[in-house]
Amino acid sequence: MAAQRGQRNGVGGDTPPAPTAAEVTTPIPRVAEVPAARERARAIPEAAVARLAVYLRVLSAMQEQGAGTVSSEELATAAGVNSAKLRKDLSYIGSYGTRGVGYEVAVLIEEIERILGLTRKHSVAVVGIGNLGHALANYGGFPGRGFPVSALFDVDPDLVGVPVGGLPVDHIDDISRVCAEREVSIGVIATPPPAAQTVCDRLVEAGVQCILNFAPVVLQVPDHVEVRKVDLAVELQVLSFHVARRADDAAATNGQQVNGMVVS
Amino acid sequence: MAAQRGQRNGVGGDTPPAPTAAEVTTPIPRVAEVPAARERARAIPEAAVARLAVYLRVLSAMQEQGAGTVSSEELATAAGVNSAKLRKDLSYIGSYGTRGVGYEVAVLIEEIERILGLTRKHSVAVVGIGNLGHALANYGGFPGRGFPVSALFDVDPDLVGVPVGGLPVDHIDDISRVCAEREVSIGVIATPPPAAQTVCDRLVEAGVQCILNFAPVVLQVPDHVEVRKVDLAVELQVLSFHVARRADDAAATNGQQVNGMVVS
DNA sequence: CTGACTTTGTGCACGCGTTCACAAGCGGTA
DNA sequence: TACCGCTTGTGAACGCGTGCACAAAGTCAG
Repeated sequence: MAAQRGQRNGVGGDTPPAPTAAEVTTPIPRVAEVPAARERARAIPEAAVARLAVYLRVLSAMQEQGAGTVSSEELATAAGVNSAKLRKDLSYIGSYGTRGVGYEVAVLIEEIERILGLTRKHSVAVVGIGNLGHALANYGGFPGRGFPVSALFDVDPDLVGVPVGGLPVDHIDDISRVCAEREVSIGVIATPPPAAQTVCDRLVEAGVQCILNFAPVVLQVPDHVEVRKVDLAVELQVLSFHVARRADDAAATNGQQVNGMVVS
Repeated sequence: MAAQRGQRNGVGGDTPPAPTAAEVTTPIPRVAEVPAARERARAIPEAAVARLAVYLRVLSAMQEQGAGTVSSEELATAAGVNSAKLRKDLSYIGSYGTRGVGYEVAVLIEEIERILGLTRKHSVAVVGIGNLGHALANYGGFPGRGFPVSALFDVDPDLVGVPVGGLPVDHIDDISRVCAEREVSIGVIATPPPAAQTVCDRLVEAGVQCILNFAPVVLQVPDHVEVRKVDLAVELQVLSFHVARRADDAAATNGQQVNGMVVS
């Protein structure tokens, strides 16, 4: 039963274990030192972390346009959330706004980057240089920079040594050595489904603790490894569900009387 | 059963005083037959829908291996969730299990496919034939079949007419006509960020009601359009957050702070 | 037919995340 | 300095999803 240690997905992920030890709600001014920041970081809901990344992108765009400050309302609209949620999210990382004015763009960018750990570079390894692997390797420094692709792997001997996106492919058997040498901290699995679990195990063995999985497979990993999943099939099927639901609604509204629709 | 209670009649939230198990049939009989399925479908939480897609994949694999029935425990383990959640999820679509035995694989597959709307084919259009667009077009029938890629679009005139994955690229100006002709129901945006909103608007104008967005942009769409987002940058940054958190933890437990923040 | 065993289906409670609403705080103005 | 309007930060309530635990319901052996 301890076998399952679910993956987190952007949308339907499992609820994290939630240590519950952090009681951040104390109005008492903390005299504590650094742990405050760490405790605070731990307490940020996963969903909020994902949104912080979005805020960061919006803020960067605003900064390029020369904006000095933003109100929560502006930023929220640009990020597609409501302002209350935005302020709550920002409150998780601290109080960097000025009441009556708003937030200083530069400050906010800096703080979010700090919390997200973007001050450090995170080397990425892509495993499986097929269609998707190619696309990922060619992304060039990966989106948003700070995530240099520094290793590519495949099983195909014909592919080994061939440069893809300016980086030569290594054989998967060298994964452990290469990952250690180049200090890879994030592994991206873009292999066919059957190979995914094996690749995952090898990555873990190589010391990689964060994995982004594109293969439509439920990966089994130790507790200390973080997995996020991007599953095209699931995304499409969820959309399909909505198409179907919508079609049903339309059929019902057009043809027959609908249950809850009409307030008679 | 309980699923029917989720009717959205004006004032929501008031849970009826829990009728005894005997009288759960026919809550408010107005149009007895079809609405049940539709109402039930509407009541399924989004997270559960995503998981149903995962169950479906696992079930298909099991069927190929000749399995006739599964228990909730087996299926749950294979899908990476706990059995209670799995049964709850399945209960949203009806009661297709046999107590003391389990679920018939074939039946479950059929029912999930029905709920997800996979009995119909959903034509997919991919807009933006860059690295990612290529990869998507070459996926070949798209993952899990039932989602044929039937249109490709790009702005680049040099690309128009060139076959990618066996399908010639159309110019984006023809999007409305082509989408209508080929009855596209799902649009996939794989363009650079600046083009995404425009492309989105055109897709919506062309009658596409479901969009899968790979561009790191918050799309503005009318209420009746469903958008799902796949954001690599966000995924990586969330992983980065966990790396950082983990590093902080390690540093703290070891002894001293490594991070260059304000330490007192 | 009866009784023991297995597995489903679900009522219920708990906890997390979202939303609301307002006090606190800051800048501008007279 | 005192006041006013604006925006942040957050306590508290709400709602939803998750997990638990058990009754209902079926199978199988004798």
